[in-house]
Formats: sequence, C-alpha cells, structure tokens
Amino acid sequence: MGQSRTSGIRDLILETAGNIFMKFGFKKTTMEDIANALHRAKSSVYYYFNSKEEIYRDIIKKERIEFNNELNKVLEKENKPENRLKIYLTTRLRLLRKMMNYYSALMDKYLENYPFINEFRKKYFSDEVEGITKILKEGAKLGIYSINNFRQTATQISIALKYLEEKAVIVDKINDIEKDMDGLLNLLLYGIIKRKS
Amino acid sequence: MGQSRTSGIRDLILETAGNIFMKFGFKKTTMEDIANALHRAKSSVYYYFNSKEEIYRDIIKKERIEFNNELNKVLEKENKPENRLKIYLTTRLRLLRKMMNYYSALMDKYLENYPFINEFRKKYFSDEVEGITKILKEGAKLGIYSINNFRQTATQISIALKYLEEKAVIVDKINDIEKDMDGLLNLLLYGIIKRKS
DNA sequence: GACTATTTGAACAATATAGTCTAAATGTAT
DNA sequence: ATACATTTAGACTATATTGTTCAAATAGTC
Repeated sequence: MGQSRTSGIRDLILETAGNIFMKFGFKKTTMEDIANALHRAKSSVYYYFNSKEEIYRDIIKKERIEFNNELNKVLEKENKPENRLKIYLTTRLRLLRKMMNYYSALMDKYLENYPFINEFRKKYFSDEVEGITKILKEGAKLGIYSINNFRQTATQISIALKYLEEKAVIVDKINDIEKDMDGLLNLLLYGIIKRKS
Repeated sequence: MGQSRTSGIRDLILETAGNIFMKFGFKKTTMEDIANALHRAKSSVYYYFNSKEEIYRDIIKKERIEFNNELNKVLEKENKPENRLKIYLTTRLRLLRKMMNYYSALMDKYLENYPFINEFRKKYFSDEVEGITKILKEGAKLGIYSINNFRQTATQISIALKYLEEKAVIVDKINDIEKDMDGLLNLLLYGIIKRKS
C-alpha cells in the first residue's frame, strides 16, 4: 500500500468523510456514502483506509490536533491571566459543539456501544487536566482565582466538560446541552473567581 | 385500530418523523429512529401507520396542503397583479427548498428508485399550471405581461419549477440549485414583464 | 370485573452494509 | 513498446440492520 506518499488523497477522503460524519453521524454514514461523495468506488477508499472506524478515528484525531493548535494560538495572544481560563473554556466548548455533531447526529445513542469512541474521550483527559492546571496556577499567582488544590480543581473542570460530552452523546435534545454549556461556563468562572468584596 | 379518534398521536408522529426525515432523508431514517424520538417502541408506530412509506407520504401531503394555504393567504392580501406572480414564485421556491430537505439529504440519489416520490411530483403538476395560468391572465388583462398563450407559458414555468425539483433530488451540491432558483426567478419575471420602453 | 384501546418485546424475512478479492485500467519509468 | 506499481470498478460474502407482524402485556373505561 502506498498510503504515505500520495497522502493528498488521504486528506481529501478525511475531509469529505468528515463532512458526511458531521451530518449523519458514524452509524448512518456508509462507506458507499463516502465513496460516492468522492466520486470513487468503495474499494478505492479501502486502499487508503482499513476500515470505516479508522477513517473516523483519524478525523477525530485531526480535529483534536487542529483544536489544540487553535487553542494555543489564541492563548498566546491573550496573556491577561484573568481572561485565559475564560478563553480556554470558550474555545474548548466550541470544540465540544463540533464534536457533538460527529458523535450524535441526533440520536446515535447506539454510539454507547462503540467502545473506541470512549477510549478517545479518555485519552485526552489527562492532557486537558494538565492544560487547565497550568492556567489556574498562573491565575492564582496573580490572586485572581481562589483555589486550594490546582490539579483537583482542574480535574473537576475537566470532568465537568467530559460529563457534558457524555451527555451530548446520549441525550437527544441539543438545546438542553447548549444551555448546560453556557451555564457551566458561568458557574465555573464566577464560582472560582474571587468576588470583589 | 383506533387511529381516527386519538389522532393527536398520529399528528405527533408525523411532526416528529418529519423533523427526522428532514434531517436524514427517507432512506437513512429508520423506524427505530422515529420510535426513539417518540419514546415509544417501534411496533407502536405501526399501530397508527402501515409503513414507513405511508408516514412519508402523509408528511409530504400535509406539507403541500399547508403550502397551499399559505400561498392563498399571501395571494389574497396582495392584489397588485404585477406582484402576484413574483409572490407565487417566491413562495413556491420556499416550498421547494423545504421539499429538497425531505428528498435529498445530501446524496439520496437512491430516491430515484422510489417511484412513489415521482408520482407525488406529477400529481400536483396540473394544479400548479392552473394556479399560474390564473395569475398570468390577471396580469395580462392589466397589460403587465406580454404573453400569447397563457396555459403554455404557465406550463413552461411549472416545468421549470419541476426541473429544479428533479435536479434538487439528483444533484448533490445544494448551492448550485439555490443559484439556479434565484436565476430562474429573475429570468421568468424580467423575461415576461413588459419592459418600460 | 369485563371490554376496548394502546403499547410493547420478541421474532423474522428481506435488505443493506462493511469489508475482501480480482481483474482490469491507468500511470510511470526504462 | 515492456515491465512494474498504483488505482479503480465491480462482484461477492458474511454479518448486521431494518421494516413489518403478532401475541401478549398494560392502561383506560364502563
């Protein structure tokens, strides 16, 4: 197989498939759909990828990487610590919204049964805790946040984010989650930030 | 079966299923999807409808009726003949856009194989020609349109609309169609209306 | 309770799907 | 042209999904 040299096509497949997964979710998207959208035969897709799952994995991986880049770029620009957590969370929630589209497609609670998706969610958990911890520490140094145990707080925030992500996969009413997300954002920020007393 | 008395549930099913069809198209929408959204078992849906196709038919039927009502209401209000055709076409194109969602869902060229959908499109053709003919005649009486054969022109307009509808089902790029629709609207209007000379 | 209207889970045949295989087409280098 | 590598379309199969049915369970009414 020559997947590595002519990787332009690989990327094209990922991008095309990404759009379809985004619209229909993992289950409803068929290899035929992907191939059709590429104006190619199914077997051609299999020349570059071993399975539908692999395509899906790679898309999410790519999405995460792009998200990280974006996040770092945004965070570099903004160095007022009191804004950094807010920016982190806002950006992170934007990713969540995007991911929700991949995961759910309205009612894919079927997805609970695809273990590889859950693995994904776990994998990035510790990275996330690290990132948030760092931000919290910076802020605390400047007396903005009132936190005792940084890692613990970071873990809690991360858990909250994960909880929302889980919920997004299972629950069918998107609106509820959007509300939850905004609520969480406020709660985290104004529950943590020192009140001007 | 008691479908007629408690028809509230029937309507609820139609509405719920309508949203799902709208998002996923006929083929990708499963009875399980519909049932889940209703928080009922699949077999419960069959108490009210005999098949998935029947649900789909009824939704489109309902949509057409609602469209007609809307159209009439709008046309009643507006009685300047020079605006009536424009209003008709604009409203009609809005329906088309909506219908496109039901039909297509990105790549359901599968739908070509479902003959009942084409029957539908035929059925409303003559009604449409009638409606447009009437509007054209009114306008001509007042010297706004330069038309020789009303029914023929009406038929042509109707064919153009149908053509777009067909195209919408087959073609995968929605944007192209939108452009076509706007183009058609202008062409029809300014090709027919007498130029102020 | 008796009777009717709904709802349901389980079962099943028909269909659709992921993934494989092959042979042909296309490119590419000599 | 010849030889070789990449790319593709289409047929095929084992498996999973899905539309539909039905008998039994449940809720609702008299």
